[in-house]
Amino acid sequence: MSKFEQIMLLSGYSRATVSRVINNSPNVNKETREKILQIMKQLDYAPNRNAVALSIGRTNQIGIVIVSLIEITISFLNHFIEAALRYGFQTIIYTSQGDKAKEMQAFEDLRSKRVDGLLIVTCVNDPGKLSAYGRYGPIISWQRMRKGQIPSISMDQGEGYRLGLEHLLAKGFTRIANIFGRSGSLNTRSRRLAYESTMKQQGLPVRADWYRYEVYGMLDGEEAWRSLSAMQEVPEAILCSNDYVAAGILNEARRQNLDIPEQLAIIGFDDTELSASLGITTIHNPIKEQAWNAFYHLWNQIGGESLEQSKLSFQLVERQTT
Amino acid sequence: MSKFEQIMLLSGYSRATVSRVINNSPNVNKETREKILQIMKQLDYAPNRNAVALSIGRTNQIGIVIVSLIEITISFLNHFIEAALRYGFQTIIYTSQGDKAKEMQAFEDLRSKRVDGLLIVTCVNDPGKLSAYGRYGPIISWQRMRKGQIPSISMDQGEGYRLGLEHLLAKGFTRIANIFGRSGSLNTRSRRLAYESTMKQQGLPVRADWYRYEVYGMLDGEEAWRSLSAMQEVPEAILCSNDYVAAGILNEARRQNLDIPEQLAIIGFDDTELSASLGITTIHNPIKEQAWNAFYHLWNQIGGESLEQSKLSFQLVERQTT
DNA sequence: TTGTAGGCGTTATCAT
DNA sequence: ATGATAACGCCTACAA
Repeated sequence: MSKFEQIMLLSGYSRATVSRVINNSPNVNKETREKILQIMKQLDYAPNRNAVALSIGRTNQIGIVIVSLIEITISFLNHFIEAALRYGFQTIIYTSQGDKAKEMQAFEDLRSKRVDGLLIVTCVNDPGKLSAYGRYGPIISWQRMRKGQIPSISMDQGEGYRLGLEHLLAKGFTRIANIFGRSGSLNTRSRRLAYESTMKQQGLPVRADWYRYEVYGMLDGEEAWRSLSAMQEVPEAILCSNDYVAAGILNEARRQNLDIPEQLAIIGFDDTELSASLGITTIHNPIKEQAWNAFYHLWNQIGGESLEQSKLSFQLVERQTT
Repeated sequence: MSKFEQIMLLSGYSRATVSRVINNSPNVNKETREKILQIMKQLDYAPNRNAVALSIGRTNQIGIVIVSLIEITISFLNHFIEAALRYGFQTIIYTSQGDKAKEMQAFEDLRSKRVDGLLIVTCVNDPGKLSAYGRYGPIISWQRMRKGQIPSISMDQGEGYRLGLEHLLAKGFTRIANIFGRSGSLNTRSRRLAYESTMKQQGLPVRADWYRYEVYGMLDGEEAWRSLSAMQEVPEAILCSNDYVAAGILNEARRQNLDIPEQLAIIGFDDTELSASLGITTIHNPIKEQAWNAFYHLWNQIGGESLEQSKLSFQLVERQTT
């Protein structure tokens, strides 16, 4: 016999009344409630979540789809998990390690009602295939998606990038190198586009020979600057794909005894703690707000409520490297 | 009507037979199975995990208790999640942000059968209080625990530390600084003990004035070396709490144009990718194996099977900083 | 304020 | 190989 039934028996009340007490329903006599609560405590009772989930048709669990936990996603994840928790949702991490089949497990779990919704941080399956799962529950993506598939809360990083570029130009730097991340990504494309269109518009030369791709971390950044500084013509300013890369470049430039920013101006991206402690000028990326917006998007569809998402924008944070 | 019942109706078979097909029971006529499978596909059927969980009394979900996702725990987490997945378990992340009440949610969820077991990575509640939850399901800790409470798969880092120290002594370095992490932790204590006992044993002076505490990341490491190198007497070798710290010290020392390792020998801890790419001598910490052992521990109690855990040990990895 | 009865979607134990 | 029936633990109209 389940503890629930023991409570019924011991208290002499019905299934419904016991349930009311468990769920803090106001329609219960004060003494009745106390008596039942007393017995619950005595029996060390805790509701079985599986039974609840089955009954109400919801698990209050959200899945996070991600290739693997890596540094640049941590901050976003922490914020998302906290947002979910605030509304009573737990988060299940689905790491695919790049395996398409493993990744599908998350979507199948949406179908099987293990999770009420899904957040895609990074995914390897074809978005076209995945979007079909939208019928089983809400899905939101942080990763930018080609339009018309899965909704995304990502922002066009080209806009942020342009802020950095204009800042450099205003300071009189015109010989500018660009350090990109993943070469085929939408973000890299819009960043490159922002650079090229702005330069052309100003009648300045576009230096494609100073492009570097697949640069992600601090060590990659150091390597990138070694390569650039060894060229015949050396850039006088650099726009980076993120703060880690900027930190690496700063390290390497300091090792070469360059004056920063006189001989080399550096701009990072994201405005992480790292850039703050190193004094790197960067573009503030509202990651926390994106995480909350992502949760709101899911919540609005799960709970039917309508929490308003905040309008987001990039912002230049000027420090000592420009 | 549930899809399950629709399948019963459309196929003309009973509840039991449909269930057998779903679970690949061998006791089903081949044609029967095909007919039912056909209908299942047609209805786009997927079993409801909540119903399954309620019925079998298990969720195949494991909770991870952690203060917050941070860099030094990522690798461990990725390995643990993968191990769990290999045995059909999903992982729920409980971040407490240092809040005791939030952390309790994980333990309450063990009680409520939302999770079948719990992994503690870092926790803020009193272990004595938490260990009472052991009756609701298996709990294992990565963080070292005072004995007699919650079982832990952690290793005594003092042993690894001693390896580094002996390596330095063998190379002729005797003026050695120690950079520690959390000042009250068990690991810090055993590291300090390893240093002090070995030095005394060799008749060498213990330099407590070269101790530094609460040093966790690369920037902390840079700061630590600035502080040490500004002293009247400067150490000629350093043992670090982790590879990030070692990398920071290396950076700062290079900035001061020191010859490494002639003027300053550096040893990291953990043997992360960072130490590999920077060529830092370090102590290999078998994190992956610890993660798998942690899962095995839980699995053995959940599944009743008995997977053997591997015996683990630290190992010195000599590179260019010693 | 309390109770009755049915439902949530499976698994599992017997029979047949 | 298949079926009938109960069990899993809770929620929720609806009725009283």
